[in-house]
Amino acid sequence: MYKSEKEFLEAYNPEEFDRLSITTDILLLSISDEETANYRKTSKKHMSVLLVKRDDYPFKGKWCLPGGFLQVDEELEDCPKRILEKETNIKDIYLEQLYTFGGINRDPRMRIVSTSYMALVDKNRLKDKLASNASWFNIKYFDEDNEVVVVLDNEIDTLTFKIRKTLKEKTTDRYKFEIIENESLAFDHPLVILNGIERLKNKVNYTDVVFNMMPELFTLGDLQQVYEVILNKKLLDPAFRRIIANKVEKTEFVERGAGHRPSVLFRYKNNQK
Amino acid sequence: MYKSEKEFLEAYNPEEFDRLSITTDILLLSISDEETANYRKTSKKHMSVLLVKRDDYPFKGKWCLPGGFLQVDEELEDCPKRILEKETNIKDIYLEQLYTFGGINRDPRMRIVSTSYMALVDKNRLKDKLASNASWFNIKYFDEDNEVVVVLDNEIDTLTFKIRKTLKEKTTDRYKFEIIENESLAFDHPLVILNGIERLKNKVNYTDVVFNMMPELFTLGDLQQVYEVILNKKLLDPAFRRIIANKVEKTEFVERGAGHRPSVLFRYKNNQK
DNA sequence: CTAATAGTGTCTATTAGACAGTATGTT
DNA sequence: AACATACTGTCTAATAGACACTATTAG
Repeated sequence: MYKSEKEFLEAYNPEEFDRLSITTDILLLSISDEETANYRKTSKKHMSVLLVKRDDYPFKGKWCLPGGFLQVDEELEDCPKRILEKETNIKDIYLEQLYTFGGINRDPRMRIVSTSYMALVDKNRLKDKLASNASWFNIKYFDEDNEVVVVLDNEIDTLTFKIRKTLKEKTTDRYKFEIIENESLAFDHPLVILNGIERLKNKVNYTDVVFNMMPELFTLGDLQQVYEVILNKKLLDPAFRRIIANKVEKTEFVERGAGHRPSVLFRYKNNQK
Repeated sequence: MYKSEKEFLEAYNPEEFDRLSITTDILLLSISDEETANYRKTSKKHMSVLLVKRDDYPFKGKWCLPGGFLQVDEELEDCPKRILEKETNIKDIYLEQLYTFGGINRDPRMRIVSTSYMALVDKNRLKDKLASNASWFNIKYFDEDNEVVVVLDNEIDTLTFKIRKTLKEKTTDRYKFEIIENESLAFDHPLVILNGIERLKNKVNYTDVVFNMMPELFTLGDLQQVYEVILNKKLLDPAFRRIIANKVEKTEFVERGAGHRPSVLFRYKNNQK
């Protein structure tokens, strides 16, 4: 039909295809500290997620993950980077592709396929830099056999959603997730959140991702708590210290003034063998 | 501006956005047996991938992964399913989303974002069912520090490509892959192949995915070889048998006629504790 | 002194690695 | 008998889990 690739391309007309768009959604996760009454007790930690309030239709007034349309002249991964920078005003945030959602009616406007990304950050880096429509929500989740309930709250709003999980097939532990209750989160973002939490939970076991959520200097107690929050279980001190021993290095600094034995500050070790 | 979501949606015009399309590419992997001269020796196994020859521009005449455009009224995951069924004429193939590629110039026709999927199958299920433009290629890969060379061959054609890998950041072992040599494979498909191999290599360690590539009944020797091919290293017999012991169950059948002690046939055990 | 966390020593249990041996078919 | 793979026993090394103990601060 065509004599050459050049000829073919000149005759090629994208207008012949149906319209569809691509967006990216960003699940920015961090760790929050909850102040406790007793100054001697260590503060309780939570995972937290950054949400933005929609000031446009659709889902006007609801909360959702930061996201936006991919531009034609923009690399896919530059899209979440651009949005993340807009919301947080900092660069160099850990970013990793999560999953691409492509349900037919996920967006009421038109057919939209969305690639979600997970980003991790130390919240303290963002002090006073957040966009005005953005807010951190603490995450609490209750993972039963075939249902997960997630509660997000930012001390003003509380958002709850419930998701049913059914095993897809028997050889892996991949689940099909369905939103069965969701009043307050826009789009299919509950799925993105769950997906990201699962990913992070797995990843902490065989990588050093956690350190993307830590400040430059930290105590091993803090670090352990972060692992515990992500893994959703208590760890034994000696075991934990053995495991992270060659990921971190001692500094000359200590953290004092907490009503108990001061804690040595560590930093992430770059060239571990 | 708009009084309601309904009003907003009625005024919404998708035509205002630039055109872009979505495709899915499928990396169908399987295991091939290579006949050996000596009838007593067990046949050598390889990973193999299904490629199709392009009979249209662009990349006319080159080999590529099976793939195609997402239709507007089609769930994202139904797209690879549809294509897979077209090429193999069977359903129920293990399918898992791999990664979404969105480089600006990955396709000469227009801006195309592609979500890749990995599929696994026992090749014997496809005997005489393959589409005429499809062919299995054996995979051999050589993984150096910062370069991977992959050689694909189907006994007629041999396709070679080389990829440079550079660590993205220090906390995980995620790499940025760049194609630095590729004569014969269309699009950025070398990246999809590498991505899939990596994924599979990781996944065999903590799931039972391998069994998607096995026939109903198999010997432990065969199973071990499949693990070895995927992991690209020899395993010790007793250790291997310990690990898979509660994933499989003995059957009453044996495989005989191979010039040595017959081997018991096992099957994948469904309800392992 | 007390409450609270920091940090370590050590014993045990489980899992992974290595090697050598025995078993049993086909030609 | 010889070859080739099937399959098992057992010793050792490494890793993970559990518990109990000592250390050190602010108030």
